[in-house]
Amino acid sequence: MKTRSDKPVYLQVEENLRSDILSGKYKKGDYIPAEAQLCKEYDVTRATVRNALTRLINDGLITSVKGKGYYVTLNKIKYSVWNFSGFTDMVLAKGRTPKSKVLVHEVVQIEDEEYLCIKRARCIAEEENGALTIDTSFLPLKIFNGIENYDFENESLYRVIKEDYEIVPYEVEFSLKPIVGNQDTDEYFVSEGNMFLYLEGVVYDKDRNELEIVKVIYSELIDFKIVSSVI
Amino acid sequence: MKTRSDKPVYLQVEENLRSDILSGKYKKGDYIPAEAQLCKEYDVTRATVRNALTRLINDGLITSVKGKGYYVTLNKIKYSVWNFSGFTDMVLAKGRTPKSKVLVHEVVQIEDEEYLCIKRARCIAEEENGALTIDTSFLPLKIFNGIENYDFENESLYRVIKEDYEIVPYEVEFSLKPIVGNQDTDEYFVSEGNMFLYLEGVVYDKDRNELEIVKVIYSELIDFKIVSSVI
DNA sequence: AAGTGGTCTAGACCACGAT
DNA sequence: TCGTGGTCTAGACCACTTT
Repeated sequence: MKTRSDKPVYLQVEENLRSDILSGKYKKGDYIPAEAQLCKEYDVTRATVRNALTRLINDGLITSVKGKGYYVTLNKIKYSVWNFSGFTDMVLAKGRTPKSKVLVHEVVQIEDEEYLCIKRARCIAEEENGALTIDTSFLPLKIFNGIENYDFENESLYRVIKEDYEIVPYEVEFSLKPIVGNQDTDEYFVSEGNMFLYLEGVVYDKDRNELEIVKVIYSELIDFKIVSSVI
Repeated sequence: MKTRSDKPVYLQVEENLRSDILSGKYKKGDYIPAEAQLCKEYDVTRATVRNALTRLINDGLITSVKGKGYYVTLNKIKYSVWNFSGFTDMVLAKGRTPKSKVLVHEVVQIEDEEYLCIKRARCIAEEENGALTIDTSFLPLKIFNGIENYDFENESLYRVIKEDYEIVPYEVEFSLKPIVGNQDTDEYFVSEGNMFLYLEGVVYDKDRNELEIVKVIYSELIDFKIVSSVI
């Protein structure tokens, strides 16, 4: 096929399959099209297709069975505290008012790319429990040109992204781990312990462009809950 | 070369390089022989050598740099759990063998209900890294009558549920938080820190009957990942 | 017998790093 | 310029599963 894109073909195959799996076109347990079929579809050789498939295997999205094919192993998430429309919607849904305190707002350079870095302590206006999360976002200026001029003390980041830039987040990849508290948590969380849940990840658009790098520290006031299908 | 062994050549190349790295023949930071060199050495094509090298990259032993070569990193192998797929699936997807040590196997009573409680330290047969997770499951005997008579040291709990009881899990609801280590983690994890990711949840069938209560402690060798579409 | 993934050959052109 | 890994082609034979 060879589109205009300069991206390697195997990445395009991988991304298409990844989207099809995440979107639910292929559900857990389903067999995806066979190698030969994918070769025809994309007009490439087996080596190229297998490169894509191997990457999906290593990411745990599919598993191969000799003589049968590749079936989907990824569970689909139905609900998560990370509700993807952001903290603002989550709080509004509870009938409360979200409030943010901007701790950092600056343009930084990471590997020859300029990003707006925003760190915010986020809480509920009606409650005096301290912050619920401390979020740090890195937004590439080449995509969000001029975003450094917004005041995110009074603006929802996701509203700006969706409405002003008309960019739609499509897919997220996160990793979770426990961390010890730091200066920020000491200052903004009302916490008994000194151990927190830490989330780090990337938000992508439909073409798997990186839209945002996120880092979130959750206070113990948040129940980090996820509902997932296992079929 | 093609020795008597029926093992694929790429596995032999991989194992030789792995030994050379682990034995210290190639130290951290060293460049290992180039692809072309390895091709000559083993008398195989690049595709075969690259298969071996890719596996070593995925295991964290080496890193590739375009135009330079492959150098030794000796990072600890991390295993990824994606969206809470089971332990068995995760290990099998990596081409390894799951192994369990049963720590507790007893019938307990919770609120007038009898449950089989199984606690297992779970690891990978091929590795000597200690356990990766410590799982505790509570299975209601009114649904899984007689399940207390299985030996889960050698049986997959998931297989028994699906095949012998013909019960299909449909949905899982869980929450995550950080915990400090305990006697079990001290004994079964090979860990530097004393903080772990803890998952607690319930597995339901299609009619929302409780099938299983799960509690899992993840060692720091586990990378807990979440992938999801946003829409 | 037909279809599937697993392994492997023998090339090719490219972008990048060292020289 | 030359060596390196990154991508890709166009085949081959095998073992396994399904029909």
